Amino acid sequence: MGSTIDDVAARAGVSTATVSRALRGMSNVSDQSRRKVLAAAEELGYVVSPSAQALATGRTGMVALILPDFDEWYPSAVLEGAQRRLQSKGFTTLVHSVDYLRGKPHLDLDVGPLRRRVDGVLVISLPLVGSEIVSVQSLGVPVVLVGNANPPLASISVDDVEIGLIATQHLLELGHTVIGHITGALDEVAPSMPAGARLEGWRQAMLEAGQDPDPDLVEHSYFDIGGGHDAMMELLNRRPDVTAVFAAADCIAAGAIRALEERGLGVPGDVSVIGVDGEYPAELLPLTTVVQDPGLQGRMGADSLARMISGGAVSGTQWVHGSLRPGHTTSVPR
Amino acid sequence: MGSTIDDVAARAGVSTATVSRALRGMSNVSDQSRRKVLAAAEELGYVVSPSAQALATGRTGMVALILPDFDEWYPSAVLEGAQRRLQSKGFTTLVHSVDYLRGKPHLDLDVGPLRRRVDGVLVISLPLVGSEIVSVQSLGVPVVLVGNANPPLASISVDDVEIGLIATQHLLELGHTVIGHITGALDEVAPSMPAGARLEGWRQAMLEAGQDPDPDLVEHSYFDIGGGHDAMMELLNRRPDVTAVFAAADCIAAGAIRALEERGLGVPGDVSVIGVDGEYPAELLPLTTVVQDPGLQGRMGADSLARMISGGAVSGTQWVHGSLRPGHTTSVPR
DNA sequence: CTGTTAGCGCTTTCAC
DNA sequence: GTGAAAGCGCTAACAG
Repeated sequence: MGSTIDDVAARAGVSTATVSRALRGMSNVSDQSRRKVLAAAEELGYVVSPSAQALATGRTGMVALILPDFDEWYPSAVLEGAQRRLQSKGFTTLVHSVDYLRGKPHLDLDVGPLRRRVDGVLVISLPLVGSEIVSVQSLGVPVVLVGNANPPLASISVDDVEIGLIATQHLLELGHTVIGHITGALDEVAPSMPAGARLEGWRQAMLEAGQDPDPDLVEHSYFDIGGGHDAMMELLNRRPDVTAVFAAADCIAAGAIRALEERGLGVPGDVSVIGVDGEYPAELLPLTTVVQDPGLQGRMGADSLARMISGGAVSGTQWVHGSLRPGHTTSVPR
Repeated sequence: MGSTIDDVAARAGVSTATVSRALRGMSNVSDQSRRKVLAAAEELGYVVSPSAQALATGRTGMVALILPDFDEWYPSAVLEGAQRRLQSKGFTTLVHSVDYLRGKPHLDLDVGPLRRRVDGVLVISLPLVGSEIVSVQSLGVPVVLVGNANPPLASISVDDVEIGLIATQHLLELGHTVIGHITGALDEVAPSMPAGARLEGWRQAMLEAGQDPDPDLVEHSYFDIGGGHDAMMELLNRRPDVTAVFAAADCIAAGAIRALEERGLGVPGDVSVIGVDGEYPAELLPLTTVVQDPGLQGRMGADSLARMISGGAVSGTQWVHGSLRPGHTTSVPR
């Protein structure tokens, strides 16, 4: 414990340079030397000092994962996938959380603690604005985004327009025509953000089916159960004729279902509800939903980042597809 | 970007030693020098190199969080609390995941990547056995456990015996006498593990109330909805006379409720069910449960670890208390 | 193939 | 108070 490269060199009877080469598996070392070095290192329980190595090479072997919340479904699932993949590739992962508050236009993203500390950065589920992108890029290392496409940057994102299409088309195919949509809050419906893209998918599907994507059918909501509940109430007040609702997230759908029940409306008997994500186990809430795979997105992000760190070039956005998971909350209209 | 301490020294017209002292707020620096240094550093956008600093001081400013799953409720909530607290204390947090497989006796905890890299370790929700403790301690840095008490080591743990008492006493007070208990799998009921302690709480409460803690009333289950479902079915087969069930976790309780409904039994009309954790929002499942606060436990762990890193001594286990959160799944027996 | 020798950027005695 | 200089442990030319 605490032995240095000099100890190993002395014990193996070679120079430190040879130890360094042997340990890193470089080719220009004789088998005999290599064997001696490996044995000596083993006996001494030697491990290189990451600090010294980083100081000498300029590479730290660490990547930062920047994310808003660990205990929200999407970011934590992406984190899981990305962290494990990076760990298995030999990277040490370092997490950095930022406060992402509703309605607050800019997040206080302080990358100071990451400076000179990481070889790359994975930004998870954070819609960066211009100045924040500049700040992250000022670290001078490769950056990959997961969960938000942002054209010039390498990113992994689910195809949210497609998700909106899938969900809405499912309801249309069942025979619904008056299909409401509960989307995100007003500051979350930019076309580049998930909620905005899902809204666009709803609109396209309605138009393609010859239905009217009446703005009256769209309600805004926070991404949580309470928000979905309140939005559904509003929607019912304005359009009591809806027979189906496409909620932009499962938690919104859960709240909507609750509101419908409070109003004495059965799901799916009176109103069908479909969500997005696959957040809840079917045993808990048998929701019909369009599932996405956040773990996969995390792994893809990790792969892209690793490639960029080793000098490869990675092009724009890689799109991931969602797919319909049937549940018991949608049916033909009554 | 990329400026070193020498650049700052040159620009400020002082030696590197003075820059180092000034930047770290040491007292033996004249106000004038300090001002010049601070200005120069600011202008150059200078940040110390963590690697160089670590190499020179032996301290890295990083702590490792070791945990099994990010997307399970408890560990991810502890992670959230601990990470934020450590970050605000100026530590960089590094996460290290280990595979914790059901039934597998030992987890392959490889601390190699952490060696010489961290100033301390927080182990979250991982029941370490002897050899694993040795391995973690071989890192030569302070260690704090969260979620499992392990006497010689500093740890934060919820008082699970008390939780078992609270839950069972709630049912007893409602008038139930035949109270079943669904605990963890057979390899999870050691007294030092959460499930084992909660089981002990049930037993004590039953005895104190003059009821028989008949082993027939205890069923084993995996900590998930499916496990709770199957265990409840078994329990009903063996003891159709139960009027109340204390489930060792909310997910087990959710499965149990589902099983009861399948058998045509109403909750709480025919059978009362109480869980532990506070995992589900009440809007999703209005479960009566004994809540614990994992975020708090994470923050406490972070505080203890920080204290130990700065040389303080921290004694054994700090106990955290759970509390009853009333829901709509318990009532007086029919 | 292998050893020597500069650094990498910072902290820390030890003198002044 | 301040500076000079010796490391911290490793890598990367550069000779041989």
